[in-house]
Amino acid sequence: MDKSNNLGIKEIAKLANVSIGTVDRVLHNRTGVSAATRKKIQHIIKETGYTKNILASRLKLAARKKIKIAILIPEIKNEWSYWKAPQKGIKKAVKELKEQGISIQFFHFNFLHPQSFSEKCGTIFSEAFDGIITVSFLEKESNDLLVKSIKQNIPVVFLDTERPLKYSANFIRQNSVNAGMVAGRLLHGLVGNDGQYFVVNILNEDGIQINNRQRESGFRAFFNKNFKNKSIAIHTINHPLENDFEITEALKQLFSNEKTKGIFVTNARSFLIPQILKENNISDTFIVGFDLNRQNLALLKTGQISFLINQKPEYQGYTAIKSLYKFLTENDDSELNVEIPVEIIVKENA
Amino acid sequence: MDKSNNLGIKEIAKLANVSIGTVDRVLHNRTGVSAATRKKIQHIIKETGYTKNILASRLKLAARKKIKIAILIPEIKNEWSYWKAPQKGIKKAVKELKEQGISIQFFHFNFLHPQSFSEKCGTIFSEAFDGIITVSFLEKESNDLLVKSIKQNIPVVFLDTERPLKYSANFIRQNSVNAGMVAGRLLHGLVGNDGQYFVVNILNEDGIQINNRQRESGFRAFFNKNFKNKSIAIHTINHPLENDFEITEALKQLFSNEKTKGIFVTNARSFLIPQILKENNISDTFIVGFDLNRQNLALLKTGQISFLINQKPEYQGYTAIKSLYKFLTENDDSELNVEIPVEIIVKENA
DNA sequence: GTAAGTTTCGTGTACGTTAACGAATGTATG
DNA sequence: CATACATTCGTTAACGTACACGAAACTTAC
Repeated sequence: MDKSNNLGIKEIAKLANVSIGTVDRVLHNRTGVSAATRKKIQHIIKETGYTKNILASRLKLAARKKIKIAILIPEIKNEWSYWKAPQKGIKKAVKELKEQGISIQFFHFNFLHPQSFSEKCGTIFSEAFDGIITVSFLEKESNDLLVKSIKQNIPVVFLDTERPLKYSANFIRQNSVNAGMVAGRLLHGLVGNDGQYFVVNILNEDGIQINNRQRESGFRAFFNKNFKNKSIAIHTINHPLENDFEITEALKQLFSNEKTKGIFVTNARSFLIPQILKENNISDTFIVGFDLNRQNLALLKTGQISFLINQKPEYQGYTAIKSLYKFLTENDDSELNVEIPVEIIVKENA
Repeated sequence: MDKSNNLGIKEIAKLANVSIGTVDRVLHNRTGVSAATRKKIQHIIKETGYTKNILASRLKLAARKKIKIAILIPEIKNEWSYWKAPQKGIKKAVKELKEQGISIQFFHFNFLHPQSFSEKCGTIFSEAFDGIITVSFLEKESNDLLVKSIKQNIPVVFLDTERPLKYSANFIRQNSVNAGMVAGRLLHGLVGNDGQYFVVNILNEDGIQINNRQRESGFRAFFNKNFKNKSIAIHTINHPLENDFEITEALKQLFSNEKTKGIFVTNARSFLIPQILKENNISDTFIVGFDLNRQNLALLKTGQISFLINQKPEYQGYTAIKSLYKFLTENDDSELNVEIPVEIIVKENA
């Protein structure tokens, strides 16, 4: 149990009266060692608390075989795409690990064409990657990928959002239900019990996603748990991005009273709301949204958005690579499953 | 400029028609190389964008000479001391870097006896440490340390709080003025323009510290900047920890009106306030404080504290070691100066 | 022109791990 | 008992860097 002086394979060999080659065979579970010596060496390894020197190990292995990681994420349609951020974090991590023998390859799929996901999967599995980073937006396809990866013993990390799958899987994600609850807390602080609340799902062509649903459910859960007896009204508005914001008569009535209004936008499009409110002469509103994109941040600065919740997408990508690498080199899976804290951003700490 | 294939010292040597020994001499600025070949090799190094393989470099050097880092922080008086957290982060980082050749030694000083800081400094400088992690609470002593460290060319990182010093220095800290502004934003959201605000400095034996002052000034700056014309009242209360909370007649009057009250506690002792409020029958209050200690978190859960601001002390310690190591091994100082974001904690994301 | 000194450079070994290669021993088969 | 074959193990050469050692070339002084 003496971990203070870090001894090497050489010392282990000496203690066991064998050569380093034999110790190495035991460490890597290779054949060619008698049961007796194997046991003896295993015992000594445990006793001494030996752990391999990663520097030396990687130095040796990096030249022989690079670790190949495939990244399958949604298409990046423009410079401001959300997926630029994880990509950036991934590239940063790879840069740090470059000389330690790692290489990556990006694959992209289209939300609207699930088969594009499956196709890329096929390519990935046919090319002997050592690890996969992807997302779980498409349920069936994610399950297919997971099953294949388990069969082929290839570790997978899902980014962004957690969804229940057939088998347990690794997620690096923010808890969206929790994020919704935080949003509830923040809005309620500003709006109070006498106000009116709106959950706005601004949908683009991809339709409503699992994280939108989870965020709304968390938001509602917050009020249900803490203010059940106050019967606070929460209205959901599903707004397709293509159309103009259609204020129905019913909605107009809701908006036209004197109550303070709290608006929770379940995705990154909260920056669309202030303009709409202005056009319709709706005042006394507070907005909570997601993600630190340029437009959102601008409105945070002006006070038109009160709070933003950050998912740290860049950090998610960075962590995914680092933790996969750690697992593949040290067999340490402790960081494959990470819950990103719900980071609250106001004007002053943006 | 070709950075894609990471080539080694061997390839550089071949390109320059010299041996690896000569390249090595150039890389380490050692003597024994003619000006002409030195220039030629330097040119090729620049051309190819060669960077040393840190794995191999550290593997070679770790055996020869460990990197020794001294940590000089306040005494840790009990299990719940704030300084346990940075210590924990430091130990975590050291564990990760252990086999790469690093060793640390903790030193502790007493706020009340500045000479205890100086004395430990003397010891540290006499023992040839490669780097120092400390804090800048004591102005004169911090300057003395900084001057010595510059003379002896030993890198120093200050944790927790930034203070202006004679020379520029490395800080891993939260911007306390900014944190105060965030607190202002949060409290104002809850209390509004018609409320009353209190800045409470709960002082222990160490007296008021620089970060308390900075936090208060940030808090006041927030109101001054955003609501100057509203003439919002902000009262400061300096409360020595030893005494009971003494509610003077003047204070009693301030507290006894019907206005909503916002209380900003400038350090980790916000957990003392709810009890005092209760004893004095003061209601309709909101509290914002600092640090995720056990007591604060318990009151956050019950709603008696609305927001806590986290300084991520463990992360500060972790980062300090990692960045010092990076500087000492790769000569990369880009991470020696870190601003810890002002992390906002509510019940739901604690 | 030779000895001594100086500058410039190549060679070799080590860091700890990995894995190929082959030597030694053991076992089976005729 | 000899040969073939399998099992068990030790030896050795890398990975890329760091640095000591000494060889070669060149300079200076007599």
